[in-house]
Amino acid sequence: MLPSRWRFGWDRYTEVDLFTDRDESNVETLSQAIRAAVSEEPDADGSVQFGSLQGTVVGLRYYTGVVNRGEMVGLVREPQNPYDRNAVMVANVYGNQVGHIKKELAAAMAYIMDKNLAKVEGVVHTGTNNKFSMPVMLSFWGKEENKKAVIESMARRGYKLDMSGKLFGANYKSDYSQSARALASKKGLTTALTAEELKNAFDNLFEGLTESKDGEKEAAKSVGTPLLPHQKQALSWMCARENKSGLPPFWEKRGDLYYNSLTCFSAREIPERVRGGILADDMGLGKTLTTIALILTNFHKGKPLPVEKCEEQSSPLKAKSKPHVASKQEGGSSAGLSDGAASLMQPDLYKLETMAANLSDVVEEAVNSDTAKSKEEKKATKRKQEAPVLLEDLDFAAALGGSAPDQSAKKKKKTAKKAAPTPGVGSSIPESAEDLSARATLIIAPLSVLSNWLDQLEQHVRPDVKLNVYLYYGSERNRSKKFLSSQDVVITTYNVLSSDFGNKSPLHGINWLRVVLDEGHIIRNSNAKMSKSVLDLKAQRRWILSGTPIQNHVKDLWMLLAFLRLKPFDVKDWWNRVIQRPAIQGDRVGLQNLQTLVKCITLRRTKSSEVNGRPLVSLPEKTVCVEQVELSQAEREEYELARKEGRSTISRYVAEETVLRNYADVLVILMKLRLHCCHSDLLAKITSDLGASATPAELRERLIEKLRLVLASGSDEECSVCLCSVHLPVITHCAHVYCRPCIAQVISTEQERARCPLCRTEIKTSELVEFPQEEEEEGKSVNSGNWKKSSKVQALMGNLLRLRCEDSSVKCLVVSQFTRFLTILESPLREHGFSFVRLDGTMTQKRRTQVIKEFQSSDPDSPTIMLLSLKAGGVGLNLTAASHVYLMDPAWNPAAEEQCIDRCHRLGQKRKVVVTKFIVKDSVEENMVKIQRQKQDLVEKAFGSTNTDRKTSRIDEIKALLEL
DNA sequence: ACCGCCGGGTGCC
DNA sequence: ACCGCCGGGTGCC
Repeated sequence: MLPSRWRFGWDRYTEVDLFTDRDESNVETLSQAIRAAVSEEPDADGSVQFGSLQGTVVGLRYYTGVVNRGEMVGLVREPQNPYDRNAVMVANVYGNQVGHIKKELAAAMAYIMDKNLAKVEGVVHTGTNNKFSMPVMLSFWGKEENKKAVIESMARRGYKLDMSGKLFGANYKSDYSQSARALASKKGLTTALTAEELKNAFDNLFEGLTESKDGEKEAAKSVGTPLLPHQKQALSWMCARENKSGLPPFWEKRGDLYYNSLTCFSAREIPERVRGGILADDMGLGKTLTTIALILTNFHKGKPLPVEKCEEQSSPLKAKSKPHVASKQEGGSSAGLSDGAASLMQPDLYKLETMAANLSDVVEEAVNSDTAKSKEEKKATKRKQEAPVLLEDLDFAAALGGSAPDQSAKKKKKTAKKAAPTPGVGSSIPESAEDLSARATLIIAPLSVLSNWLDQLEQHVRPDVKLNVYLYYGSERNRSKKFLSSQDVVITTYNVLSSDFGNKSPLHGINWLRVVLDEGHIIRNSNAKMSKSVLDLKAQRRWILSGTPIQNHVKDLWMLLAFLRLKPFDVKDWWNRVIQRPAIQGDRVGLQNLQTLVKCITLRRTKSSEVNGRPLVSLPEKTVCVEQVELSQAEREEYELARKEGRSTISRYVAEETVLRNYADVLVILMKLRLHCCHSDLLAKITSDLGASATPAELRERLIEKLRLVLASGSDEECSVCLCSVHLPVITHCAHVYCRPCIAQVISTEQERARCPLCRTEIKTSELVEFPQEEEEEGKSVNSGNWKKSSKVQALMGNLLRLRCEDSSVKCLVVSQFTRFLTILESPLREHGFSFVRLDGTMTQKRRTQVIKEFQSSDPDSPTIMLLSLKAGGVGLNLTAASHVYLMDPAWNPAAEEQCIDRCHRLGQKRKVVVTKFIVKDSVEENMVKIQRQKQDLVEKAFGSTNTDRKTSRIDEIKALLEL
């Protein structure tokens, strides 16, 4: 059940060792192990509570993990436990073991947990009156279908699940705290949010994060480009996030202790701060420049990065020497003993915490004089061996102004480890004790923006400054750790990083000063290798740059928090329990918490944000106009024919209630109509898509490839219908090649019962695949002149010609979702002597860069038109040379259009931007536009909903589109 | 003395 | 654990 890497020694001393720091070993922290154990579980979204049960945690005196009243605890199966293979371990939020579930109950739980019938969550809310055991409220969560089995299984062993107070069950907590108010709402004392409010809450999650109390910061001299005010603010904020040691969200200081108001966990040491965050500014506001400025401005101790040719003081670059502070005394227990505190719970929290602190002192002594002394001594000895290194670091930290060094050395050491359980080998330098030898910043970016980083570095770093930048890409890349870690900046892609991962990756062996994830939302799937490889990087500071931090679901946020190591939410269980589930269920306080969390670590401004009453950036005006296109009579006839056909098909699906099953078909019908609006040539080719309902695109690709192979094989393939060499080849889904007219004949004679002449598989006209347009046209377009007009093409050409007369220097983006439409457009453009380039998803990175450079050039002979596929290149492209945008066809997702427009309507744009949307009158396109706004809403409503829900809402949409 | 009773040692899983 | 349990010491009251 548990992953094989769950490997501690079960000797109790070794176990303790887990939490002390075996510096160079492979031992993982418990919280990592927990993370690993839960990572494969389904999301908590769909689970319901089965009931709750009071249980007992025993063996408290053997472990150092402390629990406050009201604190959540984690329950982890321990099948390898030599004393009892049913063992269930109890751990606090930091992953420190607190004890075990009493064996009889553990036996009952083990069955359920191992079978994955339920997840069990614990809250310690009543305190204890002894040092050996304490009660814990357990709540069982799982899929509805397992509920009965769980309840019965527990009942068989004499445990009855309590169903009262089900909604949030064991999540409830003590009074007095902030979380108590959360509790109140969970108990229904405040209302849950309506769906509408919930939607708005998510919408606004990343809004209103603009206020930056950090003022502005000037960039280091080595930054050649003067920063705009909002960029200085961002820089100031980023520096502060990297340098300031404020408390992370939900932590507060209470007396001598640091207390997490959500999980009720408390620690004596200041919780590890997150050095970094999310810069979620809109695209075009200069996230790249700001990041470059950060790299150059904020090296160790807030000093600028020492660079060659800069006459500034040389920062203690490689200075490994650390102040040596005498070691503190050994021994003493680290048991904070808040179980004692809990039994004394009083309304006066401050007093309480003070008492707890004093109590624990007393107990430390008591423990030392305990009969278990010999064991204590063993532990102490064991620790002593490893102590010096860590103590040095810790006291060093204290010397730097960290936490007050008033605890016992042992305690400090352990907590240091807890506070910084950086995964992997040798990564356990407490982050509070800055490792001044780290120099390099690692930037990970999608391939499409790599060149952008290089350009911008070149552009913004002063020419007389030598910044060592290394592009870790390509087969010849230098894999020397020594070399890489001595760079100032190393740039690589997510793909390179993940393909290196697990394969002696040099990038994972380096202590980075900083890791920056560009377009960080890319790593939202936590199961992806890419994400895992990113999580395993060792760094002092971590940043996520993203224009769109949440794209579809709140759960996407988890990965970002895990990357930033925002404790305790880097363990998915805690995230689910404390944030995600309450938020999704519309719990008001849960949402507030989520918002607070996001607010603490995110800076986001939009183009329309204002700072001190002035707009953040002043971009040239943008006008969007819709140009209606009338279809010619012939086009209209074809369109109406297709629409009628589509309508009847979809009506049938609706009547049969099989729309969902035939969803792919439905989309194809709509696609056909949309293509009709553009150019009828697109359509003849798409018919082959209809009916390939499984994975049409894939299947099609495969068949096309097959067809190509058959024809290219040279053997003059003959059609088994006419027995002549194939003319107008098509391939069936069963992968046999015929002449289109021949097989069409077969199908039309046999009608519904048509079968492949070769293999007797059922075939349909709609399933015949032929070469896509481009391939056939390759030869054709050379001596073209015979391209067919379409109303939309003519509308575009009219615009382009008029524009060229008015001002021949204006450059345009011509955007379509259909690359084959772009191909069709090439002919008239060529015919009218336009110089154009093309950018679509099929092009190599190298070619793209080249094309963009060509287009952006101010050379009078440079191309004036770019044919752009809507999805090409993703975000980050800079096409500011263009000031006119022609959107040839409406997109399902209006945001995609916006993004595309933003490629030219962004920083650096000098002209007014004019956007023209071509919409065919009385067509599916018009309805699409009508629906676009609603559609946006639907997507957002689908935040917490299932895929089916989303599709269901789209069915309504589809009906509307076809006016059903 | 093959019991009861007393009191020290001991204690998670 | 101011418990329960175990096992050794002990043995009228």
